[in-house]
Amino acid sequence: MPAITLPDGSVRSFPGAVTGAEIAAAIGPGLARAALAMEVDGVAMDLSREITADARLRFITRKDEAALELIRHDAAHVLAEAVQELYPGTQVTIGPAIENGFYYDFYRNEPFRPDDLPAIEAKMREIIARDAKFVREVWEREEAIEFFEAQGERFKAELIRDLPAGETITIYRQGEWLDLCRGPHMRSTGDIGNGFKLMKTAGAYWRGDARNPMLSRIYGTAWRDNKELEAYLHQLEEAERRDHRKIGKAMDLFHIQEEAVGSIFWHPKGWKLYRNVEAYIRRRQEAGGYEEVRTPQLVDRRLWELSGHWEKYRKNMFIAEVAEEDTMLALKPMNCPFHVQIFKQGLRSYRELPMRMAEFGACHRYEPSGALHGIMRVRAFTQDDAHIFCTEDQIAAETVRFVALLERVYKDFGFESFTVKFSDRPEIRAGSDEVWDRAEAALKSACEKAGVSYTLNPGEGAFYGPKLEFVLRDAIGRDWQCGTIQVDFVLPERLDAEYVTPESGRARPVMLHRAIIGSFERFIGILIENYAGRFPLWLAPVQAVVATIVSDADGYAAEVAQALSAAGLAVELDVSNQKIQAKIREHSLAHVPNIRVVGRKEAETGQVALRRLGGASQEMHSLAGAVALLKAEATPPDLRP
RNA sequence: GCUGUCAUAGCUCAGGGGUAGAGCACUUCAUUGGUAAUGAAGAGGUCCUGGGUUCAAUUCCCAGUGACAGCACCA
Repeated sequence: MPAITLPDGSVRSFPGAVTGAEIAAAIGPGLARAALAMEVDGVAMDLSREITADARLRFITRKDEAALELIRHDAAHVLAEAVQELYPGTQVTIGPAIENGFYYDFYRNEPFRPDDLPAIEAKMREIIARDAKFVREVWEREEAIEFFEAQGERFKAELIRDLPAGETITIYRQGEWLDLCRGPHMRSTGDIGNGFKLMKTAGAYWRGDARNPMLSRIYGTAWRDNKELEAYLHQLEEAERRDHRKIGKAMDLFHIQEEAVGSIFWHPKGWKLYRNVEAYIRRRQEAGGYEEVRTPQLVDRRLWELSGHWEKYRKNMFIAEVAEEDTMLALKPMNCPFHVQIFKQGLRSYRELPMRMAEFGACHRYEPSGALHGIMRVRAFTQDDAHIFCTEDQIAAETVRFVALLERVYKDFGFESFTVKFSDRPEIRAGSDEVWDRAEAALKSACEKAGVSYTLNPGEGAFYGPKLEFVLRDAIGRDWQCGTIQVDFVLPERLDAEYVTPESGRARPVMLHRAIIGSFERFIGILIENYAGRFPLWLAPVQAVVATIVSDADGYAAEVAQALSAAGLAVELDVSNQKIQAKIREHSLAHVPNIRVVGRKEAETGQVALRRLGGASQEMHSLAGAVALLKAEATPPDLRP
């Protein structure tokens, strides 16, 4: 006698085992038509599943956000069926729902190419039109393995073999086709609807491991209806327009060329933007008790051997040799060992701790070619690096202090939201388990004190210690680690850093590796996308253009530009022989935040007209007023009164 | 690094076995026009690099390099 509690609190009792479909039908024909699946005590299930005991039940309809995952998962199954119908002999592997859509990985000799997608998509629509029911079956393990092996599906057979003993093995049929699957699914292929589209092909390693064979992956996007699909496709186009590589070119900020792969040529405007960011960070850090240092680029391998990098990181390091000498130098991939060298000069006292040592450190890392991405992932970059030498007792307070600084900075740059990941001990690591226990515990308690909530990123810590990662999202939806703080008990030991304790003994400092924006290159890339090139005034590389209407005003325009420039603003003067419409258009397209228009009238009255980017109207100011206004608006957030 | 796609003017791109085009940008001339494109003329290319096929290759084939997408990587 199962009693079913519905979301509105009402309870319905049934004489015996009852399926979701039957319950929906009992409630009403409308619901029976709309219900795609159900949640029983919070677990999503097929409508055809029987409920035998009391349960809380919620139906999932198309209106429900939860329908998206079902549609995407079902679409993946239909994709696999379509592919096997069109390309017999292709082996299936796995095909999950993902953010915005789904994919399926196939194994075949010839990988799929973009040209293959239209035919596959057409076949999918055919299968959906067939509206075949999804039928769930429970199979015996051996039976399932034998079946898939007989079909030549060795990947599926492997998957089943690796399922934990005792796990129920379920198969879902749709018409003639079937797949190993945990479910749940909707009622039939027709429930998928038309709001989907195959997007791209790609290679992907079997089980995500580069030592395994490469599979051919097909990505699709799927939504509840065509309108949602169109909206998503439109959003993708919009995101593409914000791409920092496009804007960087259009605004003449930087370029990269073949002879220096992974390194940036910063153009005047891009470098101005860079320096604006740098100056701001420098001021924030100085105010936050950091002292800035500068350390060498090229250092003898002996130091890297001591630090452990030579052993663990060598394949990512650029090496330099000189014919005259029998030495091998390496370009630094990071700054930490060098800061320890500074710490070690002289005898340090506990009184000096915490010592916060900052460097805008230029680092080189040989990143795999496929990893490079615009200015976001490069081989030569500059970190806003700092190392805090402190006692174990100071870890929590320093972490709290750092998180506060980071939040302040992100807010000033316009990022209201970011995610935090806690990465704990990796498989390959330095230091004993006891040391790791302490480091992880210290960082966790610091998170609590700082009120930081995080998701766990197991096994992703640095080899010397656990870390917090602060992640920002770019225009295309990719996540990038920017800020980080990492607890390190290992390097001070390896490089023999110590300080004098109050008892006149010697002790090892703990090192906190930390960065707020991570690297200037990556962070500026994200800034560009976040603002779509329309930077707030304090960051904008060109803050105003003075544009003339007639050449009679050239002299006065120069005076205006001079006055703005003297007030510290980045100003350009446009006295070119063009109509004012053309000038407005040109500078608007270049995202110049302010255009000061000067004609005969202004020259006579000593005024300036201001047209703001995106605005259609103008404001009139006196010259002194105009200077004061822009100067105030261009003040970086940390310098505002 | 792996799989796939791509590489033509400064930029965005079209084209095609007989050494090449558009728009924008650039230069010059005319124009002095009041808030998102004034007009005209001109200049600009080893069609990524190296090999092969061919009477002939920028075009077809192979390799390399680089870019892009995804995967792997990101201490």
